[in-house]
Amino acid sequence: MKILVVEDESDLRDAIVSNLIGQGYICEFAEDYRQAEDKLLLYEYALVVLDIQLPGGSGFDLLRWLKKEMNNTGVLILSAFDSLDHKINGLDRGADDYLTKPFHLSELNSRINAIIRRRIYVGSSTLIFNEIELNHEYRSVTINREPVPLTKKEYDLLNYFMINKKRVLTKESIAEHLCGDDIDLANNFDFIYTHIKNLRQKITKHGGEDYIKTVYGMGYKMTDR
Amino acid sequence: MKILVVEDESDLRDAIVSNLIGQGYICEFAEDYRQAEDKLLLYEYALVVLDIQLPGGSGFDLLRWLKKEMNNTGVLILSAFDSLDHKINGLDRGADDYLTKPFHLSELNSRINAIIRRRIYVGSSTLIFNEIELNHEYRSVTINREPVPLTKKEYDLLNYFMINKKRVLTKESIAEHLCGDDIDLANNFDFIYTHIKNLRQKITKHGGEDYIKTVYGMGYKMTDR
DNA sequence: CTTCAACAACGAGAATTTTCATTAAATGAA
DNA sequence: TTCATTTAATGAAAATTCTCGTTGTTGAAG
Repeated sequence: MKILVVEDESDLRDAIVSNLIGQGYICEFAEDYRQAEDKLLLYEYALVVLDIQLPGGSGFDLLRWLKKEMNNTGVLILSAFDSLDHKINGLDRGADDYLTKPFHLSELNSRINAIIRRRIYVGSSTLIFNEIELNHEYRSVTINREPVPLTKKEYDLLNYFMINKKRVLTKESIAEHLCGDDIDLANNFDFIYTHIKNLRQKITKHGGEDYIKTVYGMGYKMTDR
Repeated sequence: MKILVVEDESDLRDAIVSNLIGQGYICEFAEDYRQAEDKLLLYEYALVVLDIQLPGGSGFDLLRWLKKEMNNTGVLILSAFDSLDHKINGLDRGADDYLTKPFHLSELNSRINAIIRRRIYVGSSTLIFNEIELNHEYRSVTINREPVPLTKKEYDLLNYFMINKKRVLTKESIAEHLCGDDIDLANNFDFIYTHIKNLRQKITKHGGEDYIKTVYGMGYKMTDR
């Protein structure tokens, strides 16, 4: 799951990109219309953060093209104008959200997370990763069709990995996801180590492969190879 | 702590109001812009549930006025339009949440609870009930100035009682408050008995009076007499 | 005043979550 | 490479939360 940031002002762009990477997203950027188009043709992105005023063309045009070519990509529009007209224009053309500059990065984050969460939960309630299946409706997990008893925290952890497969998840973001509002940011997140260990043990014990790879210094990701 | 429901469709309004009263809230309503304004000038409400399309004026206007005049009141917007623009418009102007009709009452409940919980934690961070003091900033509780070690669930439970002193709280609403979204509605709520017992024991053991009165067949309330 | 049924209190223990101390592994610098 | 440092894994135990069976209470009906 990748995010493309299309923004010509380098300071803002760098801030957004490094912030998103810090959040555990895989993040690329484009500086103008042409670059953005090229990248969008080459890779699949879950979300495009799109500035409206771009060298080489209007962000609205890119949005229209994007929505025609690939409608599985979310779009968050950035604009220097707090014009209702612009806003409606953008949202009518299929953007998922609209943010006026200047904004706080935290605001951007929460909107990005909201878009991605919305896109993820659409579709079926069953997540499948090779022999592992997770069914939200029954809150059940099976490996090779055999049920695996998981505690709530383990279930949530596995779910988080399966939603974000191939993406690196930091201890911090995992803790935030597992504990919701109850998280104590002053504390350390070492208890995640234990949950990871327990989940891995239960998966392998029930005949599953350990797809949870450690990314040293970063976090973990669930992946095949 | 009172909630004002501003909604002109009488069926929906009645449903919301009786539902909220059932939840233990003190609840009033207004049918149009003018009535809403009058009530808001007269009484203090913790939360306004606000329909956007109102006879006599737009809910957005009321929201803007409300946020200018009294910014200690939470606002949850109801709208028949699932328009992102509306949503952003509302949230930008200071609403705390936004719900599109039609919705389940349970959805409304959990959002209302969330807003109220959030608002409670803002503001003055110390709650006092005779010899018992609860300080959010340090997540600490003292009885006669002596610290009392409480677990998170006990702390949240005591907090819930102190926020709602003299009001009867049902097992169900307590469970919902303690467990947030994690609540399993199919289950029974007997574990509340244990938390009540443990909290009472800790309070009396540390020299506090047991203000948590059992209301047979109803629930519990925290009160002096 | 009894009896009954629903509700609440309680203790004990099971399950889960979290902490902690120790060991192992990975990385970058010397 | 080796060393030092940071990061991760692990087992064990502490703390917390939840379940369950038993006992006690309450209020309504007879």
